[in-house]
Amino acid sequence: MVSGETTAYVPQVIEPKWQAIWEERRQYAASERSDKQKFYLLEMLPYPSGDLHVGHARNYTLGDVVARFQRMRGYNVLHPMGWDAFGLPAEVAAIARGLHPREWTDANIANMRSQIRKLGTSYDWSREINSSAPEYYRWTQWLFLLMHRKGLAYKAQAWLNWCPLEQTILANEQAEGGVCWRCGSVVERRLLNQWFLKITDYADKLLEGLDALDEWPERVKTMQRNWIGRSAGVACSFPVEGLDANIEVFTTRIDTIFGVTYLALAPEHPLVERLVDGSAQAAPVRAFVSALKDKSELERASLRKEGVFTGRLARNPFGGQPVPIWITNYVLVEYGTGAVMGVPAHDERDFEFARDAALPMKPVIVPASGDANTSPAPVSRKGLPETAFCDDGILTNSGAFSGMSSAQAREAMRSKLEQLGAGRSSVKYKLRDWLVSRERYWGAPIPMVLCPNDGYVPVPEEQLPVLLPDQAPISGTQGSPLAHVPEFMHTTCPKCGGPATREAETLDTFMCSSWYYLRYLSPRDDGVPWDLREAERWAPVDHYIGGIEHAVLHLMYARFFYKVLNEERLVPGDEPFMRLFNQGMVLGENHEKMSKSRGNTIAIDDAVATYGADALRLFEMFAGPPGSDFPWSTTGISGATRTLKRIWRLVLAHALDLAAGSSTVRANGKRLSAPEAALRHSVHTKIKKIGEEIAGRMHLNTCVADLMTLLNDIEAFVAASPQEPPDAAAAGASSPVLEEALETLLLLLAPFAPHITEELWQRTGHSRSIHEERWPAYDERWLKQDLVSIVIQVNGIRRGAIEMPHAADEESIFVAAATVPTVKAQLQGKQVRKRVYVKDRLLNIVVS
RNA sequence: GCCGAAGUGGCGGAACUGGCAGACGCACGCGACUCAAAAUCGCGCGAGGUCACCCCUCAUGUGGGUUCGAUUCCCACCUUCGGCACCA
Repeated sequence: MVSGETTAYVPQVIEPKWQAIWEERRQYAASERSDKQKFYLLEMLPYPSGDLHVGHARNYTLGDVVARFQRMRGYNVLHPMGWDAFGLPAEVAAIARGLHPREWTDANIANMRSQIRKLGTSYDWSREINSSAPEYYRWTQWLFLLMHRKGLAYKAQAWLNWCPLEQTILANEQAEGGVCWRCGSVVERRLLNQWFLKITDYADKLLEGLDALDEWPERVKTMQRNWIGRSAGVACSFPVEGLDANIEVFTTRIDTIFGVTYLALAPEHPLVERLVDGSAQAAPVRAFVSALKDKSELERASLRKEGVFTGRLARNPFGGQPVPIWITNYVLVEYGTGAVMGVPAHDERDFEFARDAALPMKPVIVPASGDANTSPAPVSRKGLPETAFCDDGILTNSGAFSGMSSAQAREAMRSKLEQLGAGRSSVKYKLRDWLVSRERYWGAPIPMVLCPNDGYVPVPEEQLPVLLPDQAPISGTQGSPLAHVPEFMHTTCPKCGGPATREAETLDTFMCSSWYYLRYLSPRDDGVPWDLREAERWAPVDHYIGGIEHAVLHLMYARFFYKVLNEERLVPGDEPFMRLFNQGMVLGENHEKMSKSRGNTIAIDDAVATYGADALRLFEMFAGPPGSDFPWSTTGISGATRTLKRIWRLVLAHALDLAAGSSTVRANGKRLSAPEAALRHSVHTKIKKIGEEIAGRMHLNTCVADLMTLLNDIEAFVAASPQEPPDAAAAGASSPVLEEALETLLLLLAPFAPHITEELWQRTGHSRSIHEERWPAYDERWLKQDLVSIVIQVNGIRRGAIEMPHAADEESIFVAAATVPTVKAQLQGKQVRKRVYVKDRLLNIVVS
């Protein structure tokens, strides 16, 4: 259909039409055989919660622009989509509405898939995955068994985070700051026997790996570093008097050990009972411990620091002074050894506690003389320090170590402790092992069997998947629903063949999402989780787009998985995501967060129906840089629509010329007119800028601005051209430069507005899809202009500008500048002291 | 409290390495077209002075500094938003 007729731009007609055609052609499938370079582009796997709003549309459009751009640049692009389909909200919905979790989940997926398609996204839908399908979770279970085989999965009793609202246990990462990551409830502490993955074995690798991720945002790396929380120090033993026991403490400040005036133990420290059993202190200590038992981490943190004396003394390994042992509310059992040496003179927390408990303080560090940054702690009238001095300094009152610097003393004391057999170097992490079992229904069953004879036995691989039974009583309050399904629970031991029971818990859904990017590589393979050759071809992900909320959740778990898989030689390299991009949010029109509860969400369907996908996409890319938030704006999107309508009319007005194919002869030697040269300059600078921006910094808002500028330039060129003769419909009547500009405009716009550009490309006589065309190349010659505008400053203030030939010499610019009246006026009666010239840009004349 | 990011017209934002501050768009005003409206097109649009014109002064959170020249670099402060918060 080649026609000069100006039909109306109706996105509601052309968008569904092209979406159907692309789908029919399977146009966006990644090719399995290709000598093109690969590009693996991925957006974080969405949870199928129901409706998508324009904030999600922004995220998917961002990825789609990059995918389409990279295809045009000649890459073999893998751009898949799938569903993180297991998870608690499905169970909540099941309880609330009487729907089966699968029903609820599948309905949401169908709805969201249709919404995402309506945006015109170029996913390879043939690779779609669903983590709740047995064909998928079979491999999640397989990976659990792999971890188990490597000794990385174990069951143990530990203090865990319990969300009282959701009635579930949470991994530490999922209870950051003492609150549930999903619902925000303050978590409680429970002592439970559960499955863990030994992510702590990989703490150093996870930490070191961050250094190589130079295309990750610094803040994400900082958050992971803080979460891992590596701390190098010394573990040091204090023998308990009158008891055959030692109390081991961990400290990074062994140099302050002569300042120890007490030992502080966590209430849950295993030695507490032995210390007080049979003594008069037993009653008060037990009362103190039981009062704290149910207090959450968050509650404890807000308490005034308190403690109770055990009546026991320990001996300082240096010098042998007796040290009272206290039970306190500020020492965490989970970290280090659950016991600390109290040095009130040099630690804020110990100071706070000791001041209130009236325990002595013994300063043993003084600021190094000449260190201007530190000063000794002020001393009160009673001679007690008023604050703790926590910096490094010079040791005093420290026996043979007095006079050493803190750093020297740490080294000397460590080696002395080693000689005495009372201590050694030690590294501790804030990171704890990943709790992966959940007493919930809607997840992958843990593939383990408990046999009375053989203990826990892994389900043999060939028996996978351990199918989730269709029906189980989901109450949310009675422990694992699977435990109430006898036909699921009763099984035989894979080892001895005797009767045994299955593990009733399911796996944390973060396990499903820790490896999904590999399943996309061979999504229908039922012999392996992924084909090794496919992994060699595609992994790692080149460009990963997702929200900052997963900085230490999904992103750290996935890195952990990948490192384990790398050891097994199942993946190339040891980091899964080379470049990470965190997109910003779309806020409500009044700058508030867009959320269902506020009722200010704008659904993708509605926005597409009203404005069209292309206008929605263009506006969302234009409204601000993709890493920042911006407010939704109904008038703003009308600007995008206007732009698209202008392009529609402009291109159709020249459709016949374009269809005549004069573009093939456009690179003729004919000398261009000044307006033609200016237009071509504009075209080629836009090609360069937009391409570099998408591949680099990704400030796509400036790309859209550049496209609008190009449109303005073309329109101005057309308006300034002599009226075409009445028979202008004759093909080839317009300037080749204009035709090049129009085609380039469409090509550059194609990743942003795929439907309108496809329609116009076809209407201007092209048979191939615009999305299969090559990204235009720019010509260096046209980036330069013959005449350049040079700003003239006097003493750094702009006083005019002159047009000069490109690369003119400074002297002639100065001479020309001096004749500009406003410059001349400023130079009047002054002495020129200096000239600063920036080539082709600016001349600053400095006068006295 | 600690760490990080950011403060630019009425609004969203641009200026990527120190070189014309406010690109591009929205809103608004005036005009054209129209019986009229919508749509569309043209012009204007930081503040103040002068206002016929050119032009001048001020202006990128505040105050200093470096520089011929600072939205950009340095110091201090204010505000906002994130993250962490007894991790010994």
